[in-house]
Amino acid sequence: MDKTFNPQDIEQQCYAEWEQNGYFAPSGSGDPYCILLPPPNVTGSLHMGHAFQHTIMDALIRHRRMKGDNTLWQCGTDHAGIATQMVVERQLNAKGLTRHDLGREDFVKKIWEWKEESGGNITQQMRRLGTSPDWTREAFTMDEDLSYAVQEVFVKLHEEGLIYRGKRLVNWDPVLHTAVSDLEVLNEEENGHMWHLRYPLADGSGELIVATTRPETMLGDSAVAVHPDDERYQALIGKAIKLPLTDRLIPIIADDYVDPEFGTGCVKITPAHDFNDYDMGKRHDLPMINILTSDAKINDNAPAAYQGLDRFDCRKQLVADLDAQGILVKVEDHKLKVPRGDRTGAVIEPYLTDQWYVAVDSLAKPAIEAVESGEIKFVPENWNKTYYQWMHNIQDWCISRQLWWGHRIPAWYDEAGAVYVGRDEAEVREKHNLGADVLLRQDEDVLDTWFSSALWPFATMGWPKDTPELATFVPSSVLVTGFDIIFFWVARMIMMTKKFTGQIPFKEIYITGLIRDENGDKMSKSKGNVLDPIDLIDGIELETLVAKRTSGMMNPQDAAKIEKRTRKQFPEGINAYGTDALRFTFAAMASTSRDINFDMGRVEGYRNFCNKLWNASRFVLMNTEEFDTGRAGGELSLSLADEWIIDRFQSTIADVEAAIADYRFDLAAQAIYEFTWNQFCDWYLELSKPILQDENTSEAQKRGTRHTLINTLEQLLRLAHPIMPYITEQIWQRVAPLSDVQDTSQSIMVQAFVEYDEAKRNSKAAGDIEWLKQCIMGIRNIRGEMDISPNKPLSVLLKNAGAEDERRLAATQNVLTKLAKLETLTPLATDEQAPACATALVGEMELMIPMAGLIDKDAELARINKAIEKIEKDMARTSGKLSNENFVSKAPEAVIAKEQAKLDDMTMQIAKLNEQKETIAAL
RNA sequence: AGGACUAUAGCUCAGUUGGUUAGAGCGCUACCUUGACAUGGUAGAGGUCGGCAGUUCGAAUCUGCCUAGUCCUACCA
Repeated sequence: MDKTFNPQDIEQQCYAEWEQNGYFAPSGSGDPYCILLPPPNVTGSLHMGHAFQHTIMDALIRHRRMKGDNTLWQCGTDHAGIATQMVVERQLNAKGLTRHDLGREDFVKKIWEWKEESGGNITQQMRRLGTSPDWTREAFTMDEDLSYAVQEVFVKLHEEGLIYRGKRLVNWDPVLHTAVSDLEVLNEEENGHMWHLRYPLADGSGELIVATTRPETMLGDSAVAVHPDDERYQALIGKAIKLPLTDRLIPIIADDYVDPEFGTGCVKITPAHDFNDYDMGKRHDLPMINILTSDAKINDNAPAAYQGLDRFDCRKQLVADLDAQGILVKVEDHKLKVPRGDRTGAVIEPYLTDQWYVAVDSLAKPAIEAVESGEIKFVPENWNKTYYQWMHNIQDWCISRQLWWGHRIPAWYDEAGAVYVGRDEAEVREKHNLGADVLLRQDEDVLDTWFSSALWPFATMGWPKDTPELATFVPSSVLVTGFDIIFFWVARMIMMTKKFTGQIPFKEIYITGLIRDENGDKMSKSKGNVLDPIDLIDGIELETLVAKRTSGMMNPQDAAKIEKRTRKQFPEGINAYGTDALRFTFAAMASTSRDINFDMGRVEGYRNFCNKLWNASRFVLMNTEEFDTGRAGGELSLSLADEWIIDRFQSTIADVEAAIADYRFDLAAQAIYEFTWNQFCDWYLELSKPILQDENTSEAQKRGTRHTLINTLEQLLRLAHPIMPYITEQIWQRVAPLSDVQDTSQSIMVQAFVEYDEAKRNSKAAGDIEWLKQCIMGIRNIRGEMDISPNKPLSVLLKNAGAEDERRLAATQNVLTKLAKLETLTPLATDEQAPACATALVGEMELMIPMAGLIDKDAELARINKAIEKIEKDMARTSGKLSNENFVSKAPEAVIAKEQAKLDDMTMQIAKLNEQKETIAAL
């Protein structure tokens, strides 16, 4: 074995073997355990959030697989309508073409080509992470099966009247020329203006002042509204306004919606371009005057002067004209929320169009109940509040998109515009008795991507066919995802799965935190703080990293800033840490918090941990490979240390299992780390050396220790495997044949997980070794503080050893002498006067190191004083408690006894320390 | 406006139903190339648990208020 662990050497080959051997597929026996991968965008690439969540899912899957469950990790990708279409469109644009130059059919063909080419990118990256989904079942939302399910759902919902078509105001992205859902619109506060306009009464008897943040919409005004109880305007209700710049007369209406306290208490109403105004327009039966084209230019309904102008150019022109005519009263700076498309960043327009909707009320009800009843559980639990809040205010879902990439809506129109919904044209004709002479054309639009991903839990299992997978893996066990898609995806899956299978889609929803950069900022291309998980695995040169971060910027002027930042943060580039270190880092960060600041220092620390495990294994193998480990039988005589490490390991198993059951991978990782480094390496390996290296120990003792070494390591590897698959596999292949594992022909990943065994606990050994550790640490402390070389053998005297101390001493004298580097260890007779010594306390026993020639009087006095001070501080608190009448009378007996014991112990320690102090001071 | 969350060592974070001497990793200081490991070892320094008040015999932990920050939802023209 190499002296250091080199992850690059093994990972990819190891993965290929797993995949070839078919280990990822469900075993077909055991309890079903299923995780649905949130399908990433097919043309996307792996980011830190994916890597984090995929690590957790893989750890869960590997854990359950080893426990013997029938595990399925259902993977696949999403066609991501808007995002994917944009990518390919941008490529065309670069060649000076638009999608319209190609036409729909060729454009869609182009996207499929692009998907074939780059669609495997993210799944290849997932393989680098060591994830173990069943690739043979990999699904794509536009696959034939899934498309069939989409169609089926659409038709059935339509038959039930739950899908309908209607002309409504939608969020319109004028760049993409499509409607988008509420969730795809981001509302950010921006600096804008408030324009105050003078609207004259038609009869010339006066005027009203209205205010607006979007003055160009006045061209579509169809009323001015005031509050019905507003005394200022009572007389004006019902009168008409002469709308400036147009020749229209619009009424003054009364409506509760108007807040009389705000502004002038008069509101201009533009039903075709504002959601609130739209509702009011419906209530008052106002005309809906659309003044925009689909790319947000002014249309023919506006005065000729403005027709064809872009909305923002129009705004400038119109404000200037109003100003010139004295209609503009004033302009104020005003902060307002501007709706922007989450993909394009374009300002979204409320726009009147025909769209398809899902009526969600009846679907939402059972979906809410599924969480309320506890059938579905959020982890951490309080995310259910977020879920309820949205579900109780849910709006009908606009599912049509004016795109070319996606599932075409299965609806046909005849020449009269009548609409027919069916699985295909033939079915439509048959169902509605439409002869061949009736011309039908299919709806041009496609469905929202989330419509198909909402079917993921059952469509990937073969629905609408009745398959064994449906019966076995619905509901799935747990969904691991981020809070940002609770509405987009999680809620919709619950609604659809309930509706079409009658089942819940998953029993638990584990909501992970969001990975941020080291300063707590969201990682984004424009900030230039994005980390690529693959770069952490393979490492990356500084220049390559700079180039990667600064290429393809939306704002090229950010590049210099990003370059500077990158060079400062990674002057040497990024080291290759390997997959296991990265995965362990993710596991260690998976606590309950919402935001996770990614700290490179931790990756390095866990890389070191991998190396530690590697080297410990090297030591174990060096001492077992050429020797008898008891695999074939033979007498095993276990040392105290052997019994102790077995006990500690059992305790670690229990901790890890409890942590995984709670999705606390941070605690699981910590338990593994602590055991491996602080118990196994720091103590057990050291304790085993005297036994293995001493000629006087018997063969049975050596065999016992070798057996414990190799088997503890073997089990530790299985315990750690779900988090660190590669290094554990690599080491296990060499370790297992020396251990008690019988069938070592296969991978560690299909071995049984380690099981906690109460019978292996041993509190006596645990107590004895803790005592031994205290003795050693006491002596090391004196060495450290007194600057005595670790190499200098010491003669130590023992005072006040009780019967238990003597028993322990007899059992451990050999290792104690070796590990504390002692020359002699001599008990002091009760009446014997000790020389001046530096002393370490272990319980009531004193370990004394004679000072002559070694220890400076003042230094030892200072050390003692420090110890006394520390104890006295705590003692004051404890004795204060015990002298408090209230405490003694009200606290539980056990607590009082504990405090009393603490006080007794501290009193004893202080007495001994004072005694020492006096002896030394008297020198 | 409503809702949720966060505040613990220089940094990144643990701390289970109130009872510990408040922990870990990184970083820091001193010493150590000892035979698994310098991606290491040994010892050590470092915190009035954001602030104030309350409940309690006892609060990092429970309650209220305040401060700072983050996020979500809905928004007034």
